[in-house]
Amino acid sequence: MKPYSRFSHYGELSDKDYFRIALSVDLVIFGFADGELKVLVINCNIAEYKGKLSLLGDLVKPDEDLDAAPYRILRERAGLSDVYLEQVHTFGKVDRHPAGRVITTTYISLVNCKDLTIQLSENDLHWHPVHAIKEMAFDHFAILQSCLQRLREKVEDHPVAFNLLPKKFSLREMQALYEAIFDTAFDRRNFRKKFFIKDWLEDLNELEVDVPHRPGKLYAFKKGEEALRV
Amino acid sequence: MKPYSRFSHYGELSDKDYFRIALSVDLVIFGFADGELKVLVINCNIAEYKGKLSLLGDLVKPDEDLDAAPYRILRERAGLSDVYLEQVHTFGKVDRHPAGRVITTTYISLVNCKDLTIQLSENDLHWHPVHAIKEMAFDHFAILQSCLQRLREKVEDHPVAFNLLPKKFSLREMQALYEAIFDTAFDRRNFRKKFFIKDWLEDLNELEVDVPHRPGKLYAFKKGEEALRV
DNA sequence: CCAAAAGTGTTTTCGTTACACCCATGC
DNA sequence: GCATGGGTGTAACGAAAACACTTTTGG
Repeated sequence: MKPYSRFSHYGELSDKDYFRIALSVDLVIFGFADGELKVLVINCNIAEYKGKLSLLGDLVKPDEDLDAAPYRILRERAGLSDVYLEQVHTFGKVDRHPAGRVITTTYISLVNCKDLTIQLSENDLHWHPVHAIKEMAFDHFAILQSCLQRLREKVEDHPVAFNLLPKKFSLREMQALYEAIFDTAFDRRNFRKKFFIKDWLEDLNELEVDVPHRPGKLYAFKKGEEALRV
Repeated sequence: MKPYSRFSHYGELSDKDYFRIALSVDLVIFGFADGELKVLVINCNIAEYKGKLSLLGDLVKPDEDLDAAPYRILRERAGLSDVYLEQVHTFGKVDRHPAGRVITTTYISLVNCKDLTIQLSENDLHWHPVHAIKEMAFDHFAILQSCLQRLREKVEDHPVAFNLLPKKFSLREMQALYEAIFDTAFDRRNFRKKFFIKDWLEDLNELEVDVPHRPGKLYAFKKGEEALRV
């Protein structure tokens, strides 16, 4: 290592002492289906947490940028690319991981459930309703709660919830999504008004098809409103 | 290491490959003096960034919790304890640090300048006006900007700016602080009204002394409004 | 008495909420 | 024609912004 004096303990302790940490990322991947906010989870197969839900995560590779890891995991484990990602928090207690000193950086991802190209199974990777989860393996329940909180703050002011919907969607779907995120019902007229004022939507001049009622107009997210990437 | 199957690359790569990262923290320590928002910085002594400003930071010790490191640095390097800290973002590009794979977690700290018990000097540790800084060493300018942004969002809704003031303060000082943070002037009557509605203040029934004008009332932060710690 | 800042209310504007009726489509 | 959701406007309310004069103290 090059000599480097910004840090106070150089000289006292060697490389061996400091360069011994592993870095992981844990992903809170939100989706929207059946009128519910979902999170992509796996059933934990560690003895200590047998049967509990766990987030998708992996170690960051030695030659991989931190922000690249969540994209790789989404690609490898869920077959997803071009997704919304946002870093939320880094957890670094010495004893937080059974395998050694592993610090983990958590990310929120917002995806359209239908884009998943990996086969789901009840025991491995699957979507679980967020509001039904009361406990998880490791510290993942706390991570989920803080990410849900962050999601709520984010979608109030930033046009990111679109990532949870198909490219074309009706205002009813949009409202159902917001109601799922906030676990509350909203007034339809006020919701539409507030949403149009934000000017995030492009009117496609198309109508829903195959709905058993009067079809609603379809909209798309106005591109360029917000960067998609971390 | 215990066998651990949540991560995908176990078996392919050994401990040596993964447990080789160092973790540092960088602190954006805000203060308020002379009507200006300041940040505690050091002059960089690395050849590449000679003369540029750098944030206070250090490696996290092998047996130290991530959240404990910023407290230690504040204690050791600035003689400060019992301070407000908030984690902001983790930077982890492979090549972000000249000394090897070092990822860094950034924290905001809010302190009362007068509480510093360490001797300051122009070339080493010193307060620098935030709004006068146009560049810094490493990626520290970007870090400062994102922390300033976070500070602005935070003080709108949360009673944390008090940490930048003495225990007793006048509303004029409070307003001057907010004006320094947002780099904008506010209407005095509206500022007071909004502030009283928030109900963060305790009226001490005391007046300023030694001011060359009509003394204002002194207030203190109502304890219990918000947790102080990370 | 002058300078400097403290203290104080009202009006206007704007965004938010609450609320009800007719319309288009599928069955 | 009935069920389902689509689409629309207005009144009341509350928060935020604009705005000026009198008071208190020190010098």
